Amino acid sequence: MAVKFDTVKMRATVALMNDSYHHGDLRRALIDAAVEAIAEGGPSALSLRAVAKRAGVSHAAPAHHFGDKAGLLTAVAIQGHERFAAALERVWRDTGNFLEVGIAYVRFAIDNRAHFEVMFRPELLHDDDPELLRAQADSREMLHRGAGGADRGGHNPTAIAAWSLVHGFAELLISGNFPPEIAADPESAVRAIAARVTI
Amino acid sequence: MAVKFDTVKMRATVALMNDSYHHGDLRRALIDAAVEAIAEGGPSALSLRAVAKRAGVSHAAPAHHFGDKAGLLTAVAIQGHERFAAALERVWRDTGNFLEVGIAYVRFAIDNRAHFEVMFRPELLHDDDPELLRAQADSREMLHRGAGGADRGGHNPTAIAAWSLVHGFAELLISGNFPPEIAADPESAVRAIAARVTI
DNA sequence: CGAATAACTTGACGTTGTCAAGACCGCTGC
DNA sequence: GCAGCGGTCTTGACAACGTCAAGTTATTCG
Repeated sequence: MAVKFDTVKMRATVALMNDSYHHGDLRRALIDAAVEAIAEGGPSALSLRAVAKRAGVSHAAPAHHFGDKAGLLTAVAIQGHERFAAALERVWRDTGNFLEVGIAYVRFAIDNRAHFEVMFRPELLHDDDPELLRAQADSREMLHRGAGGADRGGHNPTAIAAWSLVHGFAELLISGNFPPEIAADPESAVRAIAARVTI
Repeated sequence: MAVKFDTVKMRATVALMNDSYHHGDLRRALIDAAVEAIAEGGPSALSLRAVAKRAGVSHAAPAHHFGDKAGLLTAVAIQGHERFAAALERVWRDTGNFLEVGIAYVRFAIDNRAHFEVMFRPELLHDDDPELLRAQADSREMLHRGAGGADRGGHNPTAIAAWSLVHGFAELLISGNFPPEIAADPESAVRAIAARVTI
């Protein structure tokens, strides 16, 4: 079932209504189930009905919470961007090293593959969702901060180069387009290729 | 299965059997229709029945030629890799310039967006299809040839760096993740960021 | 000319996303 | 302490989808 609760309030509520008609934290449980399903078969293999079954609710419950399939994927993308921004910020604050931020980018794609596979696919999402736009803006700001200072509206060539490099590596890696030697130790591969980029 | 129609004989046959019960060149027509459909809504929005309707045949005709949906997408990916390899090879032979090959990579993604969106998504394809594997190997050989000599099994760091850079740029560009200034003139953006990479 | 074969259609089945309607439950206000 | 209200979830239905089996039509070859 894999239900998660990170607020005290929710924890109390759930404790009371567990196994009742009202699930109490269905929204979160559905997102978790969706992430699991995507991790297994990619976003295109996601089925609302399978997600519902995984969460132990009726087939139409997901649509009630998210409107439609794109709404559920949007929720996953938002969560992804939030965690992504947090992960990059943490590394940037801890190391101040822009190469380490790039490595964190790739590591995030590996460790949160399901989220990553959805975050940059606007055609699967409600790409005008205000919460999504905010989360995207946050994660992008972290990116540019980690990739060389003033962003000038976000088209600083160095930042674009670094973003492209690290994003391309991540995409090619998780889609299985790299030879096994690289897939076996992606981090040192990133370090090797990042050395090719002048700051 | 896997019938090809690029021989003169077939072409003549087609001229004769146009508008008959046997379409004559249905396979090609279905691939074209699929490419159009993907260009409009992405691979996930592709429907075999819509492709059939577009080609003016019955709903089950695509499955007859390609087995299933993944088979049709595999055919598109194969065609994509073939054209891709040809485009890169042409540029490499004409200019001998490895930067120009990178630019051709991005230009291909823009001009053949539907093909590109399918070529690097194994989960949508029959990724063990021998013809696909051959086409992939061809296009990858062209890539490494354009990106710095001996490939040593394909994990030459410089080649991986160049591939990642240019692939990431292409992906972020066609998925609409770049600001409009860059989307407006991608080629000069690529030239700007490629200058950041040491050969 | 007829039989075999390939190309395509027809009809059906289970599954999917989505919608409307209803059932259930905790909460508020009296 | 209870009536009803609003939100949560279920039920049932529908059209569209991928896939399969069987049938129909054209072509090729003996």
